[in-house]
Amino acid sequence: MKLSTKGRYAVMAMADLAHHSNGRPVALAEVADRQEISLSYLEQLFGRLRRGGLVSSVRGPGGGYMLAREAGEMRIADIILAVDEPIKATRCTPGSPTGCHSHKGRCLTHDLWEELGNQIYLYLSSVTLADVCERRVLGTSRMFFGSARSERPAAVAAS
Amino acid sequence: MKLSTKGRYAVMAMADLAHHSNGRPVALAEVADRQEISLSYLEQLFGRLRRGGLVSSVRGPGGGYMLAREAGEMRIADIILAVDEPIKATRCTPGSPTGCHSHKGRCLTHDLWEELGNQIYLYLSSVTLADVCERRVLGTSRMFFGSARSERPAAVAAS
DNA sequence: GCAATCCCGATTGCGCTGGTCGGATAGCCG
DNA sequence: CGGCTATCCGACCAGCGCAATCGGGATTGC
Repeated sequence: MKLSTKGRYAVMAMADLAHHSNGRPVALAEVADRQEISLSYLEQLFGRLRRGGLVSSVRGPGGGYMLAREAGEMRIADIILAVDEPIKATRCTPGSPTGCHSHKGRCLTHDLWEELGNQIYLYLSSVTLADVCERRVLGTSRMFFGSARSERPAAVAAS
Repeated sequence: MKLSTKGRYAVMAMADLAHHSNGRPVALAEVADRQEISLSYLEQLFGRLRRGGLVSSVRGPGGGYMLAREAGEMRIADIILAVDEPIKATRCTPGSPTGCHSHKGRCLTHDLWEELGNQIYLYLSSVTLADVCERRVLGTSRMFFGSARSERPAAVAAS
């Protein structure tokens, strides 16, 4: 799972779609305008979303894109995976010559990054597009990692 | 919180330090050799780690770096924050002209990324360097996001 | 047929990251 | 002192991936 603005844009656009589509297809130009994303770039993203089966398209005048499923059935993780192709894991490809620097199989930190990837994936899988649209995202955490100190978490960003 | 290979290298190096230091300072050259990271690059990273108070340095022959605290008291999140400066959040700086595209205050997805950041931070705060050294990282998740479907999570990567 | 709209490949500008180089400073050992 | 080892530090660089653009083509409603 890769976290970049590409994925963010895709989620923003999908949220916009879910929000403004009343059964009718929505033209990308509208979305581009509302979300302030360049049209051509959106076209790129929606090409992938369509090929991933997340949206369906209607061509010609009055056409546009529609969600392929209910917003409540659309997980954020799916959207990101559709536009941000998986990319090779950390660098630890077991078997490869440079993978995890030769000796001793996996490096010490391998498990850590793997598990972190799982955490991120699980979280993004637990949130649906409907959740985002209705601002039902906060308050899901806490109390699980009870031991965490009370410091200020910085927001996430990907380069 | 930014996830890049810089942070990964830092954690690898710190783990190496925790593992091979028996009260004595460890020279960077050793770490560079074992972890296959370029020495000059490590110097850069340890400069930040030292300024962040995570390691202490001893100069001169026989010198090197030592952990400033117990490995069990060193949280992974601290290490990453020390080397990967926080960077501006998502792009949504409330009050800024371009922040979260003008109208309506925060954009719909703002809360999502914020909460994702919290999730990542909480996880990385719940793991200490000692955990990593003794491979005590797996099995902490599951059962919380019980609803997640059984798909293959891809490993995390940052550009 | 015309305009709206999706579709698609090729290309580009640019920031960021990982990495290098050269040199300064500090401590140890003859 | 004068060299040796090591940390320290700032400037510099090169490649790459991402965000974004462009030009053109296919479809369909009116």
